Amino acid sequence: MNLMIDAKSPLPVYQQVIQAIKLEILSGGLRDGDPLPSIRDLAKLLKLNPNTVAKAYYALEAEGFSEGRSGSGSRVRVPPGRQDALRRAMLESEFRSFLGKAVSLGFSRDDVRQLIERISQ
Amino acid sequence: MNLMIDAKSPLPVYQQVIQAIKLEILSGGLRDGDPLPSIRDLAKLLKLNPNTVAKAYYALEAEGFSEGRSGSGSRVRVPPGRQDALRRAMLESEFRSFLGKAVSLGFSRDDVRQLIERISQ
DNA sequence: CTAAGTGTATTAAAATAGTGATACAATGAA
DNA sequence: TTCATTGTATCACTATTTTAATACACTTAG
Repeated sequence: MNLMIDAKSPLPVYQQVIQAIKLEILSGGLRDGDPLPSIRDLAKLLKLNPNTVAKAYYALEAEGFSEGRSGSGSRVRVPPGRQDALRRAMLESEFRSFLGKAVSLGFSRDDVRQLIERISQ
Repeated sequence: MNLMIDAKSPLPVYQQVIQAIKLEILSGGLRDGDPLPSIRDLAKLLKLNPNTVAKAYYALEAEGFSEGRSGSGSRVRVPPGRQDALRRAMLESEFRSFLGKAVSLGFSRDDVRQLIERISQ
């Protein structure tokens, strides 16, 4: 797993950890049943306090992305079908968010289409 | 001006005020020379402490979006040409951000193009 | 000029979020 | 069992954010 933590980001560190792991799950890098690094190991790797990592793991578990057991460790818990559905849903959600901002800025659908043409080549 | 403040948002209130006004400027709703509401009026309208609004105004001025004078009030200060440039730059920045997320999720350019086709009609 | 309204500045207090230190309980390998 | 490792829980500390109460100097309408 390749996590990047930006201490200067306005986004809290523990949320960056959540996002990074969630992204790893959604993109297929982590699959159902795969073990997550132990809280202390990951904390040492990222030079964070174990509590910060624990907070992220707790949130992931609350969202149904993982399962932790004392003594045993934490494992990814995502029904195989759900991963792809979530992945597509997130892409669509992100695009709609972008579209909303574009509209707020006063751009038309055609303006957006034109930008996309120009950029994504 | 139509400002929406979400007290439950993780984004600090004063930053929401900054964003909202900045967006109003970039979208053309507020133009060079237009007066901003007085700090006390806007605070009363949004049910915030005047200091919170003042903090936002201070930041806007520091970024060069406005100019405040004691006794006279605050006015939008954006060179006419710059507004459109900023507006386009922000749209492009937002799109690149979206594109980056899509790639992180493992989607190809074609996947993205397909989604855009489907949604933006 | 007077007075109301303006932005600015200072200081303090409270609440919340984030991080850190430590102890506890469960698991599993030796 | 023994012991190292695991997730969990609790408490405290720090920084940030927000609110609050004033005070000050400037502008402008009357």
